[in-house]
Amino acid sequence: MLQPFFDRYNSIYPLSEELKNTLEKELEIIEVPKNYHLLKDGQRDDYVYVLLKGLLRTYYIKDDTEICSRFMEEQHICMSVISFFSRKAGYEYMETLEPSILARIHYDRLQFIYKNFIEFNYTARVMTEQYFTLSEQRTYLLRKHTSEERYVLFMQQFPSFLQRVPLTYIASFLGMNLETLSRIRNKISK
Amino acid sequence: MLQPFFDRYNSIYPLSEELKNTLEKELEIIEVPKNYHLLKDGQRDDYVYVLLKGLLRTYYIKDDTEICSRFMEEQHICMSVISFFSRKAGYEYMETLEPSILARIHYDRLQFIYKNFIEFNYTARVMTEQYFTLSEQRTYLLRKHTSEERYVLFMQQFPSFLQRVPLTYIASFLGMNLETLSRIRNKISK
DNA sequence: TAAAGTATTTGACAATTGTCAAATGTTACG
DNA sequence: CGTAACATTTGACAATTGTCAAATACTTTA
Repeated sequence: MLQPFFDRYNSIYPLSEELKNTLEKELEIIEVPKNYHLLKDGQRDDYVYVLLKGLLRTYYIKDDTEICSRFMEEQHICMSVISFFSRKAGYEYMETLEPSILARIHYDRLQFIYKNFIEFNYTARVMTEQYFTLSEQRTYLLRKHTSEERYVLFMQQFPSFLQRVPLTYIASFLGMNLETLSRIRNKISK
Repeated sequence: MLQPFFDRYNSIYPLSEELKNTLEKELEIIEVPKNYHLLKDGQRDDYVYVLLKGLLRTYYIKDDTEICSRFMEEQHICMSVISFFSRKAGYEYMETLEPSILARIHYDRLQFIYKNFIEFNYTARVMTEQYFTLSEQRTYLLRKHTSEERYVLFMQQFPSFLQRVPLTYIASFLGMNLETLSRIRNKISK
């Protein structure tokens, strides 16, 4: 089940047998239903997840309204970035949008591996760079584009989410409300 | 001149003499005037910089208008994230807003160090995590907040830029136009 | 220090997007 | 198969922000 993840890992920096065994031992597989909360507002995120099957979103609440900040699909590494890296309670929720299977590792165990398998940092650095790049692409979407442009960019950059994620969530991700998105879709389809 | 940077570095993971010497040898110090472009639209960013003195911004052009995406001050590591990490030409400009002194290293030399000083990846991983966190905080600003809220958050999160950066740039960073920002400042000061 | 250049503020009006209410469409399940 | 629950669309109107033009304030330099 973890093999695709190890393959990706190995393509960045050779993964030794010993490290692979350690990761297999430390990664805990959990299976959760749809709409299950892996993290809530005010909690510190102590785990990083590999999403093996399913779909996740992160969101936060502003004026009693949910604002989606990210969608994550299979083979992706998932966490609440600010909370996990800064070791503080955050404002983000992390929730499954489909029944999901995840591998997770606790922050402390991860640090143990970083210290004892120094080459593990090479791969982690590269992966962090990749997710940082993705994050900047999401942010670019939000800046100074019209509602319609944001939706078009979203379709281009993240076509797979369009099929799996309800419109309300996409609308809040794109910084507009559901009705506006609906009108834009209507306009574009003509 | 590089000592504060090395100190910061050393506090994350011990910096060996050999690595320190290598970094000192590889880092090239450049001194540039105000409004100097380190990177332009359509170019690939081949350097990562440490800003020793001065002030930078990154921006891009949308419909003939400049949109600031980031401000960077002393001791910070500066690059065009998407271009530098993905090795592709990007859309971003990187420009000094004050006369500046920077240390820079070429992408290829950096990779050389990553491969030959494997512990260098530990520090780089942690630093990438820190900048990723900062980037997510900037993005949080942009999502579903009113113009006034965005400005207040900016004042709280990045007070030092308020003194050094012209309002036009701050306005475009916050996704509003200059006149709107001016009215908000007026309203708040009452 | 005066003049030119740049930065910020103000006003009037237009365009875009949000809000609320209701209608319609779709899905899941007893 | 019908009903409830949920998702999406549509309409009327309000609020926010943008645009353009002009006035004022601040900086730089000859």
